Amino acid sequence: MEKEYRPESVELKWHKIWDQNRLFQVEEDPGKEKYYLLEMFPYPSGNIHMGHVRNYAIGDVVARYKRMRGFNVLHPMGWDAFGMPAENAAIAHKVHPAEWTYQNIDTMRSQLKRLGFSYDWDRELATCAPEYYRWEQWLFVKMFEKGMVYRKKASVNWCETCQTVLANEQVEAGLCWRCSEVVLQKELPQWFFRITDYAEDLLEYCERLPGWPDKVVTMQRNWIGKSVGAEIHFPLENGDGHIPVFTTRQDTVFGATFMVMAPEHPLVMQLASGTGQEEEVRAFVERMWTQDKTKRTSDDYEKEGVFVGAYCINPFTKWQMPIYTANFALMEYGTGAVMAVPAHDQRDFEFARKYGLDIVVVIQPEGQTLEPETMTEAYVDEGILVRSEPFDGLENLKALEAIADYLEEKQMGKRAVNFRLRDWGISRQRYWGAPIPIVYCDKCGVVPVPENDLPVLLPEDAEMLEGGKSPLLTLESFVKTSCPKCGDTGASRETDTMDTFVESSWYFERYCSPGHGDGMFDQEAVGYWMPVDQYIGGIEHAILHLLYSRYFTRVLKDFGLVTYKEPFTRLLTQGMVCKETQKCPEHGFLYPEDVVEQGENGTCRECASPVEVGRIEKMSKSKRNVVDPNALIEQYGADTLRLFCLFAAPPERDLDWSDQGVEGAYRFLKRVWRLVEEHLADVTGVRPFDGDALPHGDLKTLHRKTHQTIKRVTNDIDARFHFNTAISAVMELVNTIQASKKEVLLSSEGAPVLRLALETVTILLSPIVPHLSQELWEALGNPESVLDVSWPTYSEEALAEDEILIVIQVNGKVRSRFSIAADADEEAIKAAALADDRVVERIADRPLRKVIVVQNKLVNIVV
RNA sequence: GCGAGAGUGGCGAAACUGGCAUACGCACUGGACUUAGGAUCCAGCUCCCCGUAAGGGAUUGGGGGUUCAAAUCCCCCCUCUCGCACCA
Repeated sequence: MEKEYRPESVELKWHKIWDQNRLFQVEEDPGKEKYYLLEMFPYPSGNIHMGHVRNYAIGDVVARYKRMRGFNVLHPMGWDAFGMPAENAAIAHKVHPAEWTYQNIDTMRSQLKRLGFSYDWDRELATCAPEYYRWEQWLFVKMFEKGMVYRKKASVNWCETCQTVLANEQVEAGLCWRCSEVVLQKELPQWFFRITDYAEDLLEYCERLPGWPDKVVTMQRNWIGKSVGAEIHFPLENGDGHIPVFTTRQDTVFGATFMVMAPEHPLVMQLASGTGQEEEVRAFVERMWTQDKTKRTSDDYEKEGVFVGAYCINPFTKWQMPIYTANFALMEYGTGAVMAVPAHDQRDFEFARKYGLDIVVVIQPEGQTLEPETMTEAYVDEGILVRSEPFDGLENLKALEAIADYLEEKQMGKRAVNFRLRDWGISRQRYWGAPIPIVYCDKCGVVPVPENDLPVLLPEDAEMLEGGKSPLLTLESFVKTSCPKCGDTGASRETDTMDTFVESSWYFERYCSPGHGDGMFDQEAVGYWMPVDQYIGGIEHAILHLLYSRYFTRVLKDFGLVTYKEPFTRLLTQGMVCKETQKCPEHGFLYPEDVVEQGENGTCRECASPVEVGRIEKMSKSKRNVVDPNALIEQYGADTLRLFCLFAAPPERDLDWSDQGVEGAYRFLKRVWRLVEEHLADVTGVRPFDGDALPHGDLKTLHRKTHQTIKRVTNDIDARFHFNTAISAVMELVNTIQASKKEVLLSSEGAPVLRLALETVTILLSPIVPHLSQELWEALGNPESVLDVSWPTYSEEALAEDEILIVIQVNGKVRSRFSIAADADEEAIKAAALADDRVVERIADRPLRKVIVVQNKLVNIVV
């Protein structure tokens, strides 16, 4: 063993040995309990960043720990390899996206290997490989046959910069989630997955995900957005059918005085034609169409609309209701038409006031009489129905039911449930994705590509076009094809590719049998490994990826391919890695090297303005506050980096980066190294303490600390995933060893206790800093890999204290403390407490009111 | 606006079921070893006040409550972060 800790040589040495012995490769073993640990796979963007390091360090601790607990652990890694950055880079650097992607994969794989993560690299996959995406195409065809996908011309979210359609989930506050450009609406034929068919089930199972953070479950529940209400039919005045309306407030239907339709509603122009309102309506609709949707739908935006020139009839009151089209009605929600009840809906109220429409109160709060003339806002709370014969006098909550019954009875409508969730639009007008396996034939129409013709290969000879327009559109060798049904040679291929979230919706199943050539996966392997026991990744995927994956799993179940509905039993969403930013008023965010003199007095190198520091933000290139893992690995080694990421904060919380903290982590590892190195000669050939009789005195204290540490670390890792406290527990043990007197440790009685303590430190740290632990383990003379050592256990006997420190409180304030034999009974403790000098002094001659004794902890004396 | 989470020393944080608040680390201060130290080791380190000292007082965003006992439970308020947001 070297005297100095030199991380690089230690780490590279063990990588080689682990690799040669194929220590991380696993197979199904029905005799062993499985544990599937999965971290969200990365997009191969170029280099591993600190967020990856944190994510995968957390995962690796759990994987290694579970393995030491005897589980058969599946811990795979792969690449979410399709996507737009590859294309954009390709355009910018004139390389093919495939080349760019595979190069990045090579770089990032070696970085992950350098960090010593225990992945079974034999299972590595990249979603851009035809042997991967062919099965996705296969499933698409199956779903097509079953009507689970459909094509529809739809108004879709369009990002001009990215030249593609975005799913609703990819629009954040009206901006593209990737480039933050304003999202426009565009009419295009699109492919959709019928995720809404599963809305109810996805929602219901939100209750059955106890291993998921509440936050994520709540977000999913809100996203699915179930509303229970009724659909009511409002007949058109001209007798030309009716307008269906969805409402959750059918109890207010007697107060519906007008109707509002979304500008996109197909009936709007139809109703307006020939009424004299046509021109005005057209102008309004067109203005809405081109208007930026965020603005139009933002909360503080003023409500506006126009009368379409037609009327419908309130089926309950028989009133004539003018029909308006207005900016606040949304085509995507409900039926795109709203019955407006101005007295009891704030939006309708504002609209009615603006356009002078009737306001009729139909719900009166108890002990109050609302008058439309004096109301300043809508009354939306509970009350009693009025002007609603035959429902007058009913509480409105009861009226909801009564009116729903009445609707169904009279066939004026029905009970209805509406979801906020939309079908998943998966068409992307980009090149670097899995082609949608569809052919369009003049005679046969839309024809799926037969199984035998799969995969539809993404052609590699495509030239990337400026502006990101898909080259597939004009690539004749791709587009021109023959119809699989009738053989007609004039057929053409679908040129859209699939949303990359489709690939990430089933990769975890593919890992179970990554080379499987006869289907999406080997069902037996999936039966053994799935579901994922622990999934770890960023909170940013709380809705998108996790909801899609839950949906996809249900589809697979309906095809009989899997037996479960929920793919991820437990979920851990780790926090972001953040760091202080430095900002110049002139030049914006600055790199640390562009700031003269760090800290409060920093100035900009360019313009010498004082630099604003202090805002801690998520590490990002644009904020110029990233820290490169590579540089740190080079300086301190992988173990230090891993240790810091785990020690600085509990996993679910954001981590504030601290260069000094990294230094501290390194210092600790050096101390551990030295500790073992210094005592190596003393414990060589000594067996770790396992005697029946416990050691005495100082040795007993150390021995107890060893067992306490095992208990704490085990609990922290296993039950709580609190690696930061696990590490501090080991630090305490190290401190205790160091503080123990040398002459005690080195007695013949002491050496085995010392050895046990040193080995315990080594083993407990091994999931966290595997290289260092492995090296120390070997130096201590243990031949086997630290990976396969069983996790240590503690004994209650060793934990037991001879004496217990009892705290004495007087009136709830700590006044004194004393030690007493651990087996002392309540009376003895009470007597000892009351006899304590300082207590006696405190109490003086005041009478005792009460004495509370908490066994093993404290005595509270109330006077 | 609705929903979720959080607020503890100079900083990251700990306190698991109500029972010694501030473990562990960072920064800082003093000392030792040293040609030197940015290496290492030892000691100190919540705040304020009174006191030479022993000791005492206050303190978990603010206010109130329950309790022998509250960072922890209940009520009101403030601040921050995240998600959704004209959802009929």
